[in-house]
Amino acid sequence: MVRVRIAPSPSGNLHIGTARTALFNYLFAKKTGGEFVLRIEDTDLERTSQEYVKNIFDSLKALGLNWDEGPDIGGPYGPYSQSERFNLYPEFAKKLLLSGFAYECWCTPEELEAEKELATQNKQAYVYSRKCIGAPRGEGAPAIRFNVSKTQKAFHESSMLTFNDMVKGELTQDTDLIGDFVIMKSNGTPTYNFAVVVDDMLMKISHIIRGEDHISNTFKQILIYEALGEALSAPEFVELYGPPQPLPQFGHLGMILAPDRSKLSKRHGATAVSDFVEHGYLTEALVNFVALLGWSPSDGQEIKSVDEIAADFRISEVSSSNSIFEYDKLNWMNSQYIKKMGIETLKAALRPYLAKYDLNELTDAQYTRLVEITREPLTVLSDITSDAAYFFGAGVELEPEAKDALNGEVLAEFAKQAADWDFDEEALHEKLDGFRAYFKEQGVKPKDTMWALRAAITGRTRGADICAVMAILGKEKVLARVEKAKSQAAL
RNA sequence: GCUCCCAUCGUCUAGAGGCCUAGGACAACACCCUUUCACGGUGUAGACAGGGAUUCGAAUUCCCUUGGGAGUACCA
Repeated sequence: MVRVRIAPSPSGNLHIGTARTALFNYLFAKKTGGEFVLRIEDTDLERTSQEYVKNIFDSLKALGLNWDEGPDIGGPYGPYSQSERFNLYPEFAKKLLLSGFAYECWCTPEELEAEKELATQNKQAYVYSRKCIGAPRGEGAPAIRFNVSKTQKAFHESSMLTFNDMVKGELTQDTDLIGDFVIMKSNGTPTYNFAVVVDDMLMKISHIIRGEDHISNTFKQILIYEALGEALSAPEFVELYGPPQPLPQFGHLGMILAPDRSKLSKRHGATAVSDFVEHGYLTEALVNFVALLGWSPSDGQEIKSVDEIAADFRISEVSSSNSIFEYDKLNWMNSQYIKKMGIETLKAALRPYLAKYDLNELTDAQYTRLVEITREPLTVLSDITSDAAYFFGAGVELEPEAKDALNGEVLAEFAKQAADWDFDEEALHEKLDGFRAYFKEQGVKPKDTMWALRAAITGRTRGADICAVMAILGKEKVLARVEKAKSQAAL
């Protein structure tokens, strides 16, 4: 049974990079008919907040990445928050202590610092001196360190540790360079590498797909798996947790980088899924875009739903290099999704971005028409805020280019004629056809005629179909605006 | 510093020795459509980081250089 997991740490809102990792795990699970587990890694109580936990839940759900087991819905291998699993880790650490794959360490931060200092002076890689192996008890509570070389020797012929990565192929590391790392802090809490292995083991995770920033952790974790395997074979553990699982398969994804090739961070703008959503990006577009970072469809059709992507997904085909997060394609994709949206859905989605205006000025039919005629150029939903500004309020402020486009004669004639017109969109179309033709004979280009009207009515030189705009605004407002613009044109 | 990973148009990528005078998408530019913007349509420009080696033949294999990224905590 394929079981994958995403294990975010709630020290911030769900990062777009984490979302991509979640997506690839989800795709892999869907493709293979496996299960997708959500685990919250809130071991670091200092930085953890419930608000972030909620943000992670909400963002994942919004993206359509629903989990089969997790802190909120439970499951057979819970609890799914590490903070509720604190009692688990010491017993496994004890097993390691007993089997000699781990040992207690009383070194002080100062001693450790001195060792590191020395290593950098000698231009050597820092490796813990292991001086606590077999040492007498020291002061205070000890940390527990993992005995890397002992484990390596017990399970491998040389110091070289190799595994076959699902995306990168064979990866090798000399374990002599790893150094005995801490698995239990002196305060009794587990370190990341230890907690992850214990959790993944007990949760029967079969495939671990994550960012390549974890490659060095993977070597450590494989060693822990091996050392723990024996302990897990003990009858009392089998009874509690079932038979030990084989070592999971690992797959490491390239990272998502900012356009300057550095880590994607706040100073580059939006980083959290919720930031993108606030700016008016559709989660469908977001998920589609992020899937294309490292993966490409076999049929060349890039706009695809998560389900379609899952059907076509193969982890071994995922690119192993980093990719840069550029907005151009995301923007295009978002606009494509906006175009495909149902009108009612779009009307609802746009409402928050129209909050500064009084939507009661419009009937529902008028609002529908407004959305129909303004949706075309939207790249993000928030564009509507400025694009639809001239539909609300009594008058408009003329932009400089709009002032240039005004034409006193055209406006005067319009005011005269339109007073008798029926402000129905169809009717306006016809009337304006004639109006343009009339001025064309006077030597005014149809384009300029329309421009003058648009400028007077909307204050802008660009925008939605002007007949539809007039119909929505109604005769009274249109004539008032034209009247006001007429005086400005005369100046 | 040390260790590991990566390297095709500006960006995302196709490409698993001859199908490649390197294909697609976004962006750019031009033209068409048009009452503006936009949409849409049609085109143009644009890349195998460099050097060796293997081979009849290399974007594809190997090595070196260069460049970029990551890790190097009693953070996760």
